[in-house]
Amino acid sequence: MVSIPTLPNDRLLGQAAECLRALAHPVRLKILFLLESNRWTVGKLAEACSIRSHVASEHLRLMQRCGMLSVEKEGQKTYYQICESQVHAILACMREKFSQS
Amino acid sequence: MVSIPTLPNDRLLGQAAECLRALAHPVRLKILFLLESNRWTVGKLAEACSIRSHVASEHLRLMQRCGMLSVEKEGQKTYYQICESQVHAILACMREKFSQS
DNA sequence: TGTGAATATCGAAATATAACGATATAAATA
DNA sequence: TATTTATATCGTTATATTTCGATATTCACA
Repeated sequence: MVSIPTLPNDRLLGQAAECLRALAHPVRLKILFLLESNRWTVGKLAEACSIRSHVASEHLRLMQRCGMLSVEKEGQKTYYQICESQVHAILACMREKFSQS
Repeated sequence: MVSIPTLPNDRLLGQAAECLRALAHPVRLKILFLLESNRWTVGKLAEACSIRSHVASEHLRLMQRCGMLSVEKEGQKTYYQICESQVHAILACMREKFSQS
């Protein structure tokens, strides 16, 4: 029994590309690296990335809609966190390729 | 000695985002899955992806410029292949998330 | 040398994405 | 209840990406 690597069909390729597009932005990548070990609020992420909070909010919503982030509302604050193991794997991959030297 | 996960600097985040953008397209992903186990020519890839060969050529050039593909010219034909381990890791990741069910 | 096949490149048009200011909502608190 | 704080959404503009036809290049071979 030899395993033949199957090609994902077109619909799945489209979904996979959409997920990768959600990662493929410098600010969104930075947000994900910050979220690697902890949940963060929109405001703190915006501050850490030197962007306005409504821009952070849009980036976060985009990643949430792809299923990679989950949300916890507590009072006025909204905490985002990574909820997909593949995101961690890809961050590790990027760290490996782009480690500061 | 506790290891503190460092954040890649802005220049590296930009480079990482650029690499991910190069993956984040349905046709380019399909090309990469085809290249997973073998090198292919431009024409064969175009045929397998139902696109014109000059379009395939542009997608391939884009990925080559990011350093993920290498080229071997043999006569009239140009063979492309994956030359970066991280590409394989990301394809495995995508396969894991989007396996046909 | 001339012709065809394979690949690459170019500029223009079509499309998608990002960023912005303005505004809305919702919770905390004065 | 009025105000402030945190977050989200909307429509527009700016920018980047993708696709296309046309054309160029490079090699094989008659």
